[in-house]
Amino acid sequence: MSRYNVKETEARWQAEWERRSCFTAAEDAGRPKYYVLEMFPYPSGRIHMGHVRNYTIGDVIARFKRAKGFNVLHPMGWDAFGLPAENAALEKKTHPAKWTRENIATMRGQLKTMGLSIDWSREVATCDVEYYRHEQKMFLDFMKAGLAYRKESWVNWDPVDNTVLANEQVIDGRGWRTGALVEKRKLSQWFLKITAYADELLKGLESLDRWPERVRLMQENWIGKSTGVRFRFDVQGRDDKLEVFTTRPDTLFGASFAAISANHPLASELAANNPALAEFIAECNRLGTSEEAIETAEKKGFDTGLRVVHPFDPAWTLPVYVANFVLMEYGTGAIFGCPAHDQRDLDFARKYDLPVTPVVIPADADPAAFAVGTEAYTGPGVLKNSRFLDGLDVESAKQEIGKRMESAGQGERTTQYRLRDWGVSRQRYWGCPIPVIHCPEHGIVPVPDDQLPVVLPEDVTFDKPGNPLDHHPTWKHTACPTCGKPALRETDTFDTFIESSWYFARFCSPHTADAAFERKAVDYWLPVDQYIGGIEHAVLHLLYSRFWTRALTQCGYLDVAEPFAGLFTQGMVNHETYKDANGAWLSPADIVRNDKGELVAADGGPVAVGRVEKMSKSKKNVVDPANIIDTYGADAARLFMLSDSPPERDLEWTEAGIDGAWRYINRLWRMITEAPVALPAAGSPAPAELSDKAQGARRLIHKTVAGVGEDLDKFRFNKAVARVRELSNALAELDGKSAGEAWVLREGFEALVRMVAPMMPHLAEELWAHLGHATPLVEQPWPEADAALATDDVVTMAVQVNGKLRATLELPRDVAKDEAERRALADANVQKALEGKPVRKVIVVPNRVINVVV
RNA sequence: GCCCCAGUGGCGAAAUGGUAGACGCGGCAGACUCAAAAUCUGUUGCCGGCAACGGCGUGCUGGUUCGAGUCCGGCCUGGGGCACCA
Repeated sequence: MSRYNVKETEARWQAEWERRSCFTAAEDAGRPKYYVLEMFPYPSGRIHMGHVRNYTIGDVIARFKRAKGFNVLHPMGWDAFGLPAENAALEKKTHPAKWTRENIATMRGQLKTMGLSIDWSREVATCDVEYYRHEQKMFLDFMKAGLAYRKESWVNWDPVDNTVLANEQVIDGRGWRTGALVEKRKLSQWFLKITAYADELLKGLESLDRWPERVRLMQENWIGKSTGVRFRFDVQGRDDKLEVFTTRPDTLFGASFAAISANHPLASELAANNPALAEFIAECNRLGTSEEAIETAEKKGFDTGLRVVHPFDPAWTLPVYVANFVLMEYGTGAIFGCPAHDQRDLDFARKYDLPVTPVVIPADADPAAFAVGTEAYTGPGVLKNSRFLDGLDVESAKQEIGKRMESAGQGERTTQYRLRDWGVSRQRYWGCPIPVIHCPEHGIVPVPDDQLPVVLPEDVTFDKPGNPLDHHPTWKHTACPTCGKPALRETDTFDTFIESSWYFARFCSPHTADAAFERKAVDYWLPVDQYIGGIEHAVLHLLYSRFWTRALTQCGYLDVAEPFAGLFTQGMVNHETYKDANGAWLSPADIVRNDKGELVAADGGPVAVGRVEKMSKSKKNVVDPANIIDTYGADAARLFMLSDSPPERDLEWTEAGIDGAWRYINRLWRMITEAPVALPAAGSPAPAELSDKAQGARRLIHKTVAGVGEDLDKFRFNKAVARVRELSNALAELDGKSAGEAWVLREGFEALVRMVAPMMPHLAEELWAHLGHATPLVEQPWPEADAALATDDVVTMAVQVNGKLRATLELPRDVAKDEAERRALADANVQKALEGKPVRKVIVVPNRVINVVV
């Protein structure tokens, strides 16, 4: 029995593809283009199973589309700026640039062993000045277009390290390194006006018909368009007013309090003379800036003692609280609370003993008896206890009160978005410098074109906390471009979401020096036809890219409506978790099976098997793809990634699964290289006569070709693999002793090999060569199914009595309904189930089912 | 807390509103072998039955329908996101 030599074979074909430049893409007006892109990796050190899954899926699509005649662009690059590089600098004393570039080199090598059909000549790394210089120019153009502006906003501040913290660096309100209670600080920062495109980004979702519905829904909710009323309360004893926004103006007569954000100007003003309030605000600020922390915290309020006057009753006043759940970023940073019809307001009212007056009565409730207990009523109904609104439904009441406020000049009906402008300033080193200069005289001055790019200096130190750019002895000192006097560079860098907001365009002409990309290249390649990545990017990255594309269009860089015409979001790769006797996490590599078949630690100690969870360093449940590829080869790893689980769902990595993939590879190898008979030459004509068995196998070949093509189009890789296995099982039944069977074996083997090529490209090439072909499979077109052979002329129909299966019948395809009905009623089992009862109705679904209703 | 998604045999899963469990893993039985591994063959949702066959069965619960894993309502559990992780 010959053995398939994976290592030698995979390396040889990878070299051959490279030698032939099989995957180098060029614009070609004569062929339809297809741009396949997987989300580019952050160079964290080594590739992980998530990458293997992502790039396997993308490569299957790229190879499949190439075989279907498309001019495919399939590039790869590195999302190379970011926080981990700076953490590595602190922990391992390596420079972020060195760390990043070494990681890129390692990961590039690892990716190449996967045998991906990537055009490596287009590789980019976003930390290279040749890349990020272009986004400096884009930013300056956005400034000119009014899409970039500065405003004060909050950051997490670690008072011990004197450093700005990312949300993930705040753990339970404390800095991750120092353990100090985090404070919020206000800094002047750059923002991009994504809200200017809120409506367009919302409308554009409708055109994205090849995006998952759930991603469009999440984006829609994120943008959060809502209509409501913005109005002003008079504040008792003061001249100023308190402006609030509400989506439920109809419930205004059920109001029992007003609440403002801890960061509302009024709160700050009152706190100046109220130490208790100041302490409450400080407590709110210790929650950090993340919405999650704020929303999950216990709802608390502080009565300011101020009262606001009800807009429709000068005698009616409401207390004003500072509340920890009111966000300054949304609406006006102030609300009114109607406890009966909002759960959060109700919880708050119960806690502070505020009145709860129902003003909307559900249609089926008794108006006199309707009361609200612990659950707010948020459904439709009729207004009550609401003076001029009484008797109106919720919608009419909203309109009526809006109109009255507008005519009284107290407020106006408006549209509000949840979406906030995109803050892009980061007080960090490892990022693209923001190209502006601060002049004492001229304020903010953009760096002039001829002084671009602003290069990130590499001679920095990490011995002090804070941003090394700020500590650099000379870098920030420069001359004002306007007056030439000493001025300071901005030391903040860009959010790394900026790099990933346009890399797909850079890939179209990655080596253009004087521009971000060539117009004719982006006009040809964009939009990306199929984008593939994790669901975790459903909102931020994808929304920012959609915005950036529009901003680039506005500034004349390109003309594309949407960057990603098709999107596929794959699931995570999970693994069992293990703990030793002391409760410490154990890596799968440290686990063995003892002679009793139990899982034990390498030292023989007991192992507790935990839940299946996302592979993560912290839980040590990681399997290194490099080891897998080294042992089983890239094809086995790829096959396993595609086999069992549908790609959008989470996949559990198991030893048994990779073994199964490995076994199948060897099975295919043996089946074809040790075929039972000499096969007829490739391309010989079909014999005139085929045995029933051979003809049946032939039908299955064509059915499989048709099915696999459809499955790959629809990302049903697991089904495609199942079909391919089914066909190989059937072909294994043929002994090839008759001329007909031998011919069908040749047809079947060739079809099999061509169909598995996108999934297991190395094995497929090797077998294709073995079948006697001189030109590589990568240059072959996708096989075509004979439609006549791919459809059966006999179908199995189910016969039900009252919806219960009682028999199945073999009937000619598309048999007449009355004939099907006659045959069904003639069946003995059906007659038995009818028990002599009269037939009321017979439903015949062609080629599927016959349901007899009694 | 809010938004989104998922839940089917021992396990991964399949199933345009129409035969639930294709394909694979594991198990069991057998072939080959001195033996084992590898490989091959058969079998395998659960309960009852020698069998034919019957009953039950898609997280829980209620509904729509001739017919529901699939559609609708309410729950439970797990996962993703929440604007400075990427």
